[in-house]
Amino acid sequence: MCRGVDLPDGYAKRIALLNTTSLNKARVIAAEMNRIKREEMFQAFVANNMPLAKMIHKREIGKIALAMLCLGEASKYNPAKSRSFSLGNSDPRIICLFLDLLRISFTSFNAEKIRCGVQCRADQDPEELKKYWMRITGVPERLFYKPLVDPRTIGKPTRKPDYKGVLRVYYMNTKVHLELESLADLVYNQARTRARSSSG
DNA sequence: AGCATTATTAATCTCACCCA
DNA sequence: TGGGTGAGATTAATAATGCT
Repeated sequence: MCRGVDLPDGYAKRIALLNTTSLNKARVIAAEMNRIKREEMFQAFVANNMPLAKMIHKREIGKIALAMLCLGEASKYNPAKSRSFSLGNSDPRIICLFLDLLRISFTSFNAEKIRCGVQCRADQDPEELKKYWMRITGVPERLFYKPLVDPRTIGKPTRKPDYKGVLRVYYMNTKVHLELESLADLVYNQARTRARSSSG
């Protein structure tokens, strides 16, 4: 109807302004809605999975979790090579999980069988790092090996300012090591056969 | 075997460079 | 101007060794 009709001076500008301002308002509202949706999603995660998470206190559940953690992160049993059961990581949560799950899963757990070793770079203070990891793990100083400095890092600055090195935690109990590897294998086989028979 | 220490390597990151 | 890339550096991990 209005095609071809010239708008008076300034109208086009005013309409454009109106469009952008209302669009900006809409965007603010949309962003807020997205934020709320996202928050609700995370609240639902917590509500739905909290009972599951609490099962970690069950010895059996803890043992599966530990077996899976070790399958991915821990040393493998190989008497011809390394004879120790250990797990190393720079993430304190992984270290704490390892120790906590050992405590949960084995009534025979003996804290005196723990050993710790800090691995770090040449320009770091090993004693400082040892204190950090002692605080994280609660393992006393007498159970720490002497820190291991990577010789390749001499003369090269550390880039990550909050890098606390790697803590390697040993648990001096071969039987526990073997049991966890056996369980990991059993879990693996169960998962495989289930997955095959239900999808195959 | 058990424990302590040291060596090596796998995995990941960084950064310069290229190109669309 | 930002993604892809690959060599070399760095970080994170496991293997190996030595001693009792």
